[in-house]
Amino acid sequence: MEDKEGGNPGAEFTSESSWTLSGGGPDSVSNGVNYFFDRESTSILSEFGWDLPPDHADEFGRFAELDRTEARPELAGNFSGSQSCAAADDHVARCSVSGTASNPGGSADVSTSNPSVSSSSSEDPPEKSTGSGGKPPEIPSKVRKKAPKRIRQPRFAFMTKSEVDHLEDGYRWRKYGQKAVKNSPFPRSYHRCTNSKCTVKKTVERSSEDPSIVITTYEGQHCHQSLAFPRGGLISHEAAFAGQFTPAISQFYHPGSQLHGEIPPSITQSQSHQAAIDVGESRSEPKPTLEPPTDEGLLGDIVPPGMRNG
DNA sequence: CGCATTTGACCTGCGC
DNA sequence: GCGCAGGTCAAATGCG
Repeated sequence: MEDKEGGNPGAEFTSESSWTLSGGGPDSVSNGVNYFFDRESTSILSEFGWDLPPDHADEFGRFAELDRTEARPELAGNFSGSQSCAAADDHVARCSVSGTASNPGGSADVSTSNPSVSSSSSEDPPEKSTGSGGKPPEIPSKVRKKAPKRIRQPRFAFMTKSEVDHLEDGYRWRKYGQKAVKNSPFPRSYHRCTNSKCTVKKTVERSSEDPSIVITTYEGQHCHQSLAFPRGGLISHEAAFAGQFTPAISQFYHPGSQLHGEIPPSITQSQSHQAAIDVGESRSEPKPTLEPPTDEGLLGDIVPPGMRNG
């Protein structure tokens, strides 16, 4: 109802399995994710032409990126040993989360370095279906329908400094569960996009290390448009990352090496703010090479033209 | 009345 | 094989 169908059919993920990250610290998000966020809050969004509500601007003033170390060894080394939400330097704090790689063997990822390979994962049978998806239930009382095998889609996490748990991202979500998280006083809530055709899910939880940080993890890609666009001031850039621009993120950071090195100066130093995290890599990454960001910079990669100011 | 949230039960994968 | 933790389902409940 609220959504318009046919958002961006062009890019879609199918079955990406896993997040493989080694070196993460223990924290809320599982599956291996590394978060990096700039502690200086500026308006990267406005820089990109996003009109963010004043009150949200601060909330989203952190930028983070997460990647799979597996795909980027150089980063892995850089991340290893990091604890969740620990300040790494003047500007950047980092959080790493250890995770369970769905592919113990190792390489489910592919990403930056080998785009072509990544696609393979889509065809592979979903390795691990967390949740419900396996054998037929013989539940006496509650009748549970068993979904086929759940396909793990790419996930992206955002770390946002905010007092409110549920940040407006332009989409409508229905909460379908909540669970206490081990080693964390804060519960994790599970949400699903209200659009019946959309399979995007997201989990929201607070960092046990820093309660002021909300970790939002998106899984999947919206098959429709958000309720509002950034320039309208209603949506947060989160929406943009929420499954729509994922592949671009890693690409953007791609050059490999240290995170800092990858972030354009304009962003790295004082403008990066939000926390975007690419977790699952997207096999859909079309470009084998990373061209230096154009003047559009990050926005050009992650924000579709239609979502920009212009 | 319809939809969203709450909440306990259930399922699955993983580690020991 | 067992227990734990994460993730999901669905009935119950609340709210507009």
